[in-house]
Amino acid sequence: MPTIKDIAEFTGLSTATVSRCLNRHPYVSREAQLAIELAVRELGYRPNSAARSLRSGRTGRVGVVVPDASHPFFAALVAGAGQAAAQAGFDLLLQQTEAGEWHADRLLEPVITAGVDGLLVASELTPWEQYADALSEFPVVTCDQALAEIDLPAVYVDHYESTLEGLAHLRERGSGSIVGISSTSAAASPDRLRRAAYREFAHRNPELTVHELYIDADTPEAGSQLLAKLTALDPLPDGVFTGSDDIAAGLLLAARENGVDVPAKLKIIGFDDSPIARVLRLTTVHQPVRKMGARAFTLLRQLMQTSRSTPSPGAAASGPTGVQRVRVRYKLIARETT
Amino acid sequence: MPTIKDIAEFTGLSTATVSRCLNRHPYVSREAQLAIELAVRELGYRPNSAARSLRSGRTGRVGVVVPDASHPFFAALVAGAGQAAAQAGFDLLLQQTEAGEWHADRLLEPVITAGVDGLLVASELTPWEQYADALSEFPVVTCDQALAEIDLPAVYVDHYESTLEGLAHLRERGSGSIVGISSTSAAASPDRLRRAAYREFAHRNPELTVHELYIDADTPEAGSQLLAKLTALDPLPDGVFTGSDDIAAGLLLAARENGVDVPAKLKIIGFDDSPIARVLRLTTVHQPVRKMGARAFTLLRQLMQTSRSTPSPGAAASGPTGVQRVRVRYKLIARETT
DNA sequence: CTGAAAGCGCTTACAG
DNA sequence: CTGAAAGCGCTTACAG
Repeated sequence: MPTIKDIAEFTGLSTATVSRCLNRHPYVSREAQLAIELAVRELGYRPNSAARSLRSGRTGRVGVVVPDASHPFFAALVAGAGQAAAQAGFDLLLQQTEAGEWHADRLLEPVITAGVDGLLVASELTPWEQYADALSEFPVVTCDQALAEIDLPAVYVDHYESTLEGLAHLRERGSGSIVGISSTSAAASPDRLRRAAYREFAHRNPELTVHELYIDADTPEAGSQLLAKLTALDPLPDGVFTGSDDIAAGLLLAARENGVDVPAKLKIIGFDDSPIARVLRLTTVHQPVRKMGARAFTLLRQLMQTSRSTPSPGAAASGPTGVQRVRVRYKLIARETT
Repeated sequence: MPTIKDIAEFTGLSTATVSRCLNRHPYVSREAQLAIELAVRELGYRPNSAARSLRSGRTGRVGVVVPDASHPFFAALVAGAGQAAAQAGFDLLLQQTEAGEWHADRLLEPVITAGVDGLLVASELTPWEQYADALSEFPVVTCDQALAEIDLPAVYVDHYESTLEGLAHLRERGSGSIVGISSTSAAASPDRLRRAAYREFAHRNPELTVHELYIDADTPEAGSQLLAKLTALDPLPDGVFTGSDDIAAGLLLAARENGVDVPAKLKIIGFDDSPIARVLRLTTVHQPVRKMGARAFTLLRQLMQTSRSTPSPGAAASGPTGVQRVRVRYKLIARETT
């Protein structure tokens, strides 16, 4: 592979000039530039990114940490972040935490060792204090984490408010006995906020019955099995906030198969507005996931830039209160299941 | 950040010994090892990946090139490859080609410049000869590409055979007028193979009517709109090979809404066996996508290893005929739409 | 088993 | 506008 030295010899210039030209510094003569461009094409030169990183201290990479890149939510998040990153000239280093055999408190170790300028984290960091060391070295942005507990820059949808809105929608459509679903694996932070919303809603609406039901998988199959549990409840529920399009889809189809009239006898709300929700005409809560990914990258880029410039003495210290949080607008979409 | 030199000073050893210890070379005394391990923990040392790459010539990274990481097929492919890569100690550099403003013949430029030891390519490389230069430098494995035309290592499902099998299944279930769908954007190579299969099937079964229909998007919405086109055909089709679960899903739901009995009056086959196919009980062709991603990485790793060792003079040159191709088994899953 | 030393390919003050 | 030179943090023959 040709190096910058080869370009220098080929053109009769010094490596310094070649480097400047390649990095679009000002003060490179037109002749030099043309000669160098020719040499680059002629020799098939490509800069060595390792050498560049070693010297400059930057990698041009950002890490994206998700539980599983094949889950529709995280897939869209990664796609959005990746597109924004590419536009800004950054590469995306993808790390999945779910399948790995990493210790729970070492989730970020591999991606940090690999070398990145910043980090986008959508995986749950619990307890997040254990990550304080690692995270103090990097610009980092969290996506969709439990915000009350984490003091880091974040891009998120308010799962507490959106759940309350979904429940209110069920009430307005006439549901009197409402069930709120959440995951048995209490880890996921949206679930914690949803549970809090279920209780608050019950508290605010004492005339309604509000049940909570736990489910062990976020899949259509689990949604189908939910129907039996629902019919065992007293009074019989007539509204369900599932927190998941997949669960809602499974439940809807099971209900239809068993002759339960949706929405007349049972109203169902999903979450995310994934393709399946559109196909089945599910009422759901839309999240602009790709946009969230892109926004998360934009915020991260901003942090990377400010962290590189030495903080001026007069500037306010970016203490725990100075953290940036971007709340993304969700939207309840009423379709045919409520 | 502490460097290897700090560890050397802290322990009183040389950087050479520290490096050997860190890289698990043999011939490091037990005492040295313990002292170094202590120092690493004490100082919070982390190797600098750029320096390591620059020196060793390896990056520990593989590039994954897909059109769009949020598409279920590519998402699963990336997830499978990422998991396999992580287990082998490699990081994944993700690049999406669809959203970028790259020139068609420069799809691989960014990821190559970023520095990788090998490449997994699922995006269409047309015309692939233009990539010959870039690809001659790297171990590369293609995923699901048009094989007849590309002379590169590959992991793929046979879209020609699987389409023929799907069409035969429609015939066996009683369809006499069959429609094969393909994309108007002729770029996607599976589509080319499917069209060839449609024609071959028509040729083999002169007693049947075989129509071809083009569709401009791989979405449920496009599938819904398909119904009108279908009913305009003469004779009225009673079997559709869609080549996509999303299209099949849209078509199925549109049919139901319009009182078309599926499967009695219209039989539908999807492709992929994505979650939506399971929920809707679609007959479809299952592809083990995650496994394909993992297998592609395994093959790539093998190529990376052999390309690093100097080929012995006696060994046969790995000419165009020596390329490895892994055909992955698909499976027709008959559910309730045929 | 260990150390001194070269060098991977770049970038960047410094001095013209 | 340009060049000579130092050095980023490692790894690896080479010589003990």
